Amino acid sequence: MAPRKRKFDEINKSDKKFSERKLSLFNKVTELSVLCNAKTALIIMSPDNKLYTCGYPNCDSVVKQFLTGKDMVEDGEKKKQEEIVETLRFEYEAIEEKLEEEDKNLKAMIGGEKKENSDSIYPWWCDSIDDMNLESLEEFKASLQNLRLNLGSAMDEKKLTNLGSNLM
Amino acid sequence: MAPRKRKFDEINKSDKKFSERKLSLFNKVTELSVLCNAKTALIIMSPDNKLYTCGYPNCDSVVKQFLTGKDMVEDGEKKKQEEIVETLRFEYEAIEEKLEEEDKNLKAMIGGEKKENSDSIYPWWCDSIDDMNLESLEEFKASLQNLRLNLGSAMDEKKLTNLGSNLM
DNA sequence: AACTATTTATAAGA
DNA sequence: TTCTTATAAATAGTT
Repeated sequence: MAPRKRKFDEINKSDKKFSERKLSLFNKVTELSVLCNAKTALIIMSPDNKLYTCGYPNCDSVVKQFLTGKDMVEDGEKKKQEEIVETLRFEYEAIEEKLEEEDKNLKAMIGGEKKENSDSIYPWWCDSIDDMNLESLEEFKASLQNLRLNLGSAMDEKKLTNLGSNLM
Repeated sequence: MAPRKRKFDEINKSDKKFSERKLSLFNKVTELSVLCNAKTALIIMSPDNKLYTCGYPNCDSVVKQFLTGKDMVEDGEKKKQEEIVETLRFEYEAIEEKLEEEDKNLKAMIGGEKKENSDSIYPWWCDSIDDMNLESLEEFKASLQNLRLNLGSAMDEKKLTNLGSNLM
């Protein structure tokens, strides 16, 4: 986590590190929520008092439940949200599978080319296959990441005041 | 994050994954808090409704601040906590430095031995140096990890009800 | 913003 | 369960 040493004076010089950590933290929280079906709430206040939240089913309901010790999410709503997360899981899995397939294809292709060394026995149009695969690979990667980044906020009904927070 | 594919049916079979993710999430949150001086609160409810919390300066004060939009930590207390975190930063840095040094020493020593190949020109007691370094290395590593794991809870005044949660 | 090197996180299997 | 291993993500420093 700390590949190279850094002086502590430098830490707060840029909020780049903060934003990066916050982003990956949000991803981690969302992952835990979706993959383990856990309810989560993460509240982060930057040194300059900007507020960022994240949670499943939503930050506020979990906070409420934390405060009262009771489940504040009504049964109907809960059921609906479980369906949503189930759908999202399938999406997640589907994208992951496709990504893996594409990755495998790409690697096989690269491996195949290596064996042929310099002169390829394939016609010119084969050259574009790698690009195509790379493209779709990147596309899937982006989809996956986008899905992950938006899981928490997408499911959130956003009906609660976030006290002037701009998410990330 | 998902090095190998796993069936979603398997996900909830064991809570091992949940615990591991929760633990590293707590570490991440604590890291963000300490390194970026951000106030944080993380609430996790496992599928079987066990509650786990983590935060700086403490989970509850951040939750309160989130709910009210006001800083509930009194100035005096806030100042005290800033001093504490400052101290902890120095500790953190010191341990990190020592760890790095030890690591460098160890690597240098291992590298040196490699050059000598099989027969070492060093007397027998040099053999134990690696062990010693490994030992202190592990010690420092443990200290560092312990520090990180306990930062949040150590600073927490734990005066609030955690609703039956056992931290990790 | 992108790149690189290193460390950490984590899934699967022994 | 704990350890190992392989792969991917996180991240500090640099350009």
